[in-house]
Amino acid sequence: MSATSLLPEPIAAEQAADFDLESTLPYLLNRAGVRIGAAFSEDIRRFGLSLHQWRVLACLSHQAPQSITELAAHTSIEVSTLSRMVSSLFDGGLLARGRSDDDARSVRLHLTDEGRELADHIIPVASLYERIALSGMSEDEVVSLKALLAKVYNNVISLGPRIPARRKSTTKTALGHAIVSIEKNPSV
Amino acid sequence: MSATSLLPEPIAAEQAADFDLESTLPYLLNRAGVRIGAAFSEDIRRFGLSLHQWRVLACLSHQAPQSITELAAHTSIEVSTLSRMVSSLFDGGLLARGRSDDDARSVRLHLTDEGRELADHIIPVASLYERIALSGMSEDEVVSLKALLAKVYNNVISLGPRIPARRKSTTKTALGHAIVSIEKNPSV
DNA sequence: AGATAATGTTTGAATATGCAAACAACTATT
DNA sequence: AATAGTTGTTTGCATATTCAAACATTATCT
Repeated sequence: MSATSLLPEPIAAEQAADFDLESTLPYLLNRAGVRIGAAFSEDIRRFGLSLHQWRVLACLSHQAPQSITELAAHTSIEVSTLSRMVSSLFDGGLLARGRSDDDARSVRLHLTDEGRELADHIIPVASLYERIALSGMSEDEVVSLKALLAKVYNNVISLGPRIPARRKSTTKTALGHAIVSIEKNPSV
Repeated sequence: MSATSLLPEPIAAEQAADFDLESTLPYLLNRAGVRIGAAFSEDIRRFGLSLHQWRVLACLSHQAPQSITELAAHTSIEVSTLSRMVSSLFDGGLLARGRSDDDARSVRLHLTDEGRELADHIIPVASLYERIALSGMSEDEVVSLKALLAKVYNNVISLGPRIPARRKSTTKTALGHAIVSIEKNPSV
């Protein structure tokens, strides 16, 4: 395969002219996501929770115990951010932490009764916003949308080092990986 | 319509148990969005641009001039954030600003030659990531995905005060609006 | 026109975030 | 079992983001 067809460095000005940010997938994703997030976030402010904090609680509500690293993988929140957030939720009495038996580094997190109760109050609010976001769609469309979003995620998950490894290894640019993963992806 | 079916305050614990954050739309959106964003963002760091900065350039590249408020609407970035960002892009020589003739408050922003050239370099990179994200999908699926995302956006756009109005008017909680907009939404 | 409200932008200050470095505990290799 | 490398978490610090308040300009209302 010739590199020129994939490496985008030089560019035809014509292509640039009709590039429309707003019809771009990352942008559509971001726009919808930000908007829902902002509305929901504002709504649950009355519970004293930020969107990120809510995601942590919801995540632990569904599966516990989890370590910070696991939470990072499931919520797409940075580990260092999580570390601090967990501390504040702990201080607020919403979650408890203990060390694992088999791995003394790992923190085992789970909701307290208070935390679970709060989560149970917010869950229906989250469901409401979900219904709003999906209103006017058929069941099929909803299923299809979610499936396609999952597919998008799988297509890009191998790219940039999110929850990054220590800088050491070979490939630094994502492009190499990227191109490979185009061929690689069967359907998932 | 009875309010009880919509207002979620009290909750059945059973419902809470099977609530799965990760199959939730806001979460799926966020996860996919964050991931693409992180990968792309890391890639274009070599151009010295953040994701937000890129969006501003891309947006102006597609339509100019625009005011800060317009940019906010198009990019989903906060006005105050934009104000500072525009200043730094201006300092970097990537965009120019002038005041409008008919409204001396409004700032008219457009790319400089340098800014446009930079945008033209990055556009193909953006296209590449788009292709990666959409790989393995049929044309129909892509079209459908984008249409559904647009629909989601339209469903929630009327909710929370993003680019908020001055606190003054009636409805403060989004819920009131929300419920209305469920009925209201015909299809788009 | 004069007063009051609304709109577009900027800025101060508290907070959140991301990156890199530091630790701490575990694994693998020899 | 000593060494080197990994992995899980925390923390320092620079930067980014947010909310509210301040300004400046334009609209509206009487």
